[in-house]
Amino acid sequence: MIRQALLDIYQRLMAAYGPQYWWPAEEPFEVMAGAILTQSASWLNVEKAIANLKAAGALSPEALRRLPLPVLAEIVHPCGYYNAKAQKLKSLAHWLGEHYDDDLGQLFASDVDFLRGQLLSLHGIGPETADSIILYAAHQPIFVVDAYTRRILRRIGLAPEGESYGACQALFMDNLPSDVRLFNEYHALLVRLGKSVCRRRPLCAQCCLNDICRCPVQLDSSRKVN
DNA sequence: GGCCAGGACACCA
DNA sequence: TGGTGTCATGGC
Repeated sequence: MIRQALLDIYQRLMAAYGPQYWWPAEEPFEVMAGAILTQSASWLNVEKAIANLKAAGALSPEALRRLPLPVLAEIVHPCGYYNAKAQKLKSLAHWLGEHYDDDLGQLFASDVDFLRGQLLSLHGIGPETADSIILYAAHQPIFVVDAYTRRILRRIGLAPEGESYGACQALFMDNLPSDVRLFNEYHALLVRLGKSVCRRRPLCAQCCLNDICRCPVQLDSSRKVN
């Protein structure tokens, strides 16, 4: 029932938008840094910050450790919350060096639950950031839930009670095959659709999910900041 | 000039 | 345990 609905939605999104080929990064550590930098920021601004990191030769744990915090903050300035994000990148870089000798292969070879626990123990890495790293950098099967996912689930009447991160994640993981490629494209497609879904209106007439949109609510409560 | 964007955390009741 | 404030830039 739910499984069929989720697969139907996936097929509609894929037919409408095609494969998204996420994550837009050249190597795993870039995914990790990008996952932190994109927290509550537009990807356009994140791209600028990542370009700055590349230009400064700072897109590696070792380089980040050497960089003075104020300099790093200036480099990631375009994507907002620059002081907080600079500190988060520093914490990640130091942790990778101390515990894994900067060997991402060793980190990513861990069992999913252990890996998730490790990532969540770090300052600045919450559920969505950890799961983005696990799926898009470690290539292990876990479903990423973000504000877009919750908003779309609400529109089509599939949002679990309370819309907690875990409940939304379980909705997908309990009803879909545990497949990295499927989880990868599904989340990317939800983001692709979400970018065109207004917070204040139901799905528009052109939306590929319009015929199953059940949401009478005009206002979105998923966003808490500002 | 206000709204919004691929969150996380500290603090408080 | 849940609600609220803070962190902040840049495009539209």
